[in-house]
Amino acid sequence: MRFAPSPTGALHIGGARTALYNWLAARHDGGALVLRIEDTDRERSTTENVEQILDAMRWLELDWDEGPISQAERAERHAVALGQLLESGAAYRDAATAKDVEAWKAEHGAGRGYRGTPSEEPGAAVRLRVPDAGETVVEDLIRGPVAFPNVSYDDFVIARGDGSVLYNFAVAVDDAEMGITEVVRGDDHLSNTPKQLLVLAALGHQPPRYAHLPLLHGPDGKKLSKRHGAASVQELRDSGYLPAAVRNYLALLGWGTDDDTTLMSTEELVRRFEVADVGKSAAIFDERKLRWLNGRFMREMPLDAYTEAVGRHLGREPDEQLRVACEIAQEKAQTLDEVWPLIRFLFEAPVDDPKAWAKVMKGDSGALLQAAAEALEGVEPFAPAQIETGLAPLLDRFDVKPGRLYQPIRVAITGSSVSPGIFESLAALGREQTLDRLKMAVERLSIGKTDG
RNA sequence: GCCGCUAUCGUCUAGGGGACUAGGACGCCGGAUUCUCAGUCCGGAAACCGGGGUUCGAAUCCCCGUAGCGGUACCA
Repeated sequence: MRFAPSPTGALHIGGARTALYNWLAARHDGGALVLRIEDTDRERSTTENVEQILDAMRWLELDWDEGPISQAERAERHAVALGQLLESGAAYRDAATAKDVEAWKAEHGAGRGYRGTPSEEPGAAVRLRVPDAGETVVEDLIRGPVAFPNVSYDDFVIARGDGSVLYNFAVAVDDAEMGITEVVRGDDHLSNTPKQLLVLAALGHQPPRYAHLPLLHGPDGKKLSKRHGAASVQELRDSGYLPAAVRNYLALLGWGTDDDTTLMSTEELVRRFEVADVGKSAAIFDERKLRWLNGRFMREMPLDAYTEAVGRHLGREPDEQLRVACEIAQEKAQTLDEVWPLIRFLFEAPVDDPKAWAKVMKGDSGALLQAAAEALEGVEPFAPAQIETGLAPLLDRFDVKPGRLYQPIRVAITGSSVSPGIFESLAALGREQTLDRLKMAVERLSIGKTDG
């Protein structure tokens, strides 16, 4: 099998899914996966673009058995195959330009493919002879047989005037010579396939089996692009998604199990994946479901792995302090991005959120916080259960609902009205910091009172 | 224009002639969990593109239409 992206920039989600399906199929069947870079278009094929693809593959943890192979570096092999076709008469040189072809079509009707005339002119492009009669049938693993009338295809160009070959020719030659037996690629290649089949036949090669995956669209039903949010693998990474969750989600986009299983480890994906089971219709990328899936994976991670992932995402050492922070945040975050706002109070001073302050700091809040600080002073050990036991009596003493006590404490120590569980948060912060922040809040409240 | 693909809840899908008063998941709405948010649990609303056939019977098969998408480059 092969994954053969063209290096046009960051690897898109559609490309990532194609890579994943190839990888799953190869691992499922014990096949080998070749990574081939389709870089015959020199202008777009920069080393940075190639590196982006490799980077995305590595992050997704999709490995390959051969390559990366540069298609451009196989130019000699392409030249040999081209010579063979010229020799046999299956291909010929034609001086016609794009304009000439257009004119020819205007004359012969839109339903007829262009047929050229051999020319000795230097710089003439090489075209493949396409028969007028009959049809070329693609035996697609997903769609079944798809027939294309030969007459609707031009004698298409397989090599430029300078001898460099074009995509549909290079792909056919490479797939055959690399021993690719199963080509899994996007649906946008379906109508290219007859051309490749024609090249293969002219060369006397046995064609591989093809499977064309339905395309991926954005939430608006249009083809996926940058304006659809996280549309590339690197954007997914930056948004704080886990590779395993992305693999699971992407696998489900266009493929499903017959028993409604949604959450699957990569091992299970490999075990159950069949290319033939892939659906036929285009799917829309829905980030909300990815978020949910990601949250499931995040919560199921062992704490050490979780701490390491968070550390890598934040660019922090996965030390004991971060580990403690992760422990209280793990059940609440759906993405790696959501962790920091929950734990930042453990690393920095409380954030300044006037809205939160105004909302919970009223009436007897000052007295409540003062009493809380006093109660906390004697709590031993300074752990969640003991903290709760120490604070609970205040509820009766002041005759208030839990929210009236805990929300001011939360805002006092984190600055925000949203945080992990209050007892866990205080324990993680430590007695000293907790008391400091409580006292600062009491002070701030009393100053406010004098002013008002 | 021409060639081709596709069409089940808002989204991802199950379904391959009777098991369908169409199942699951995300999202949404309501309730519970008497510290926020999140999570979790429970409940709910929500779909077979339209029209013809075939058949005793069609979401499932065929045809037409419509819509969306892809291809139609000396791009990949």
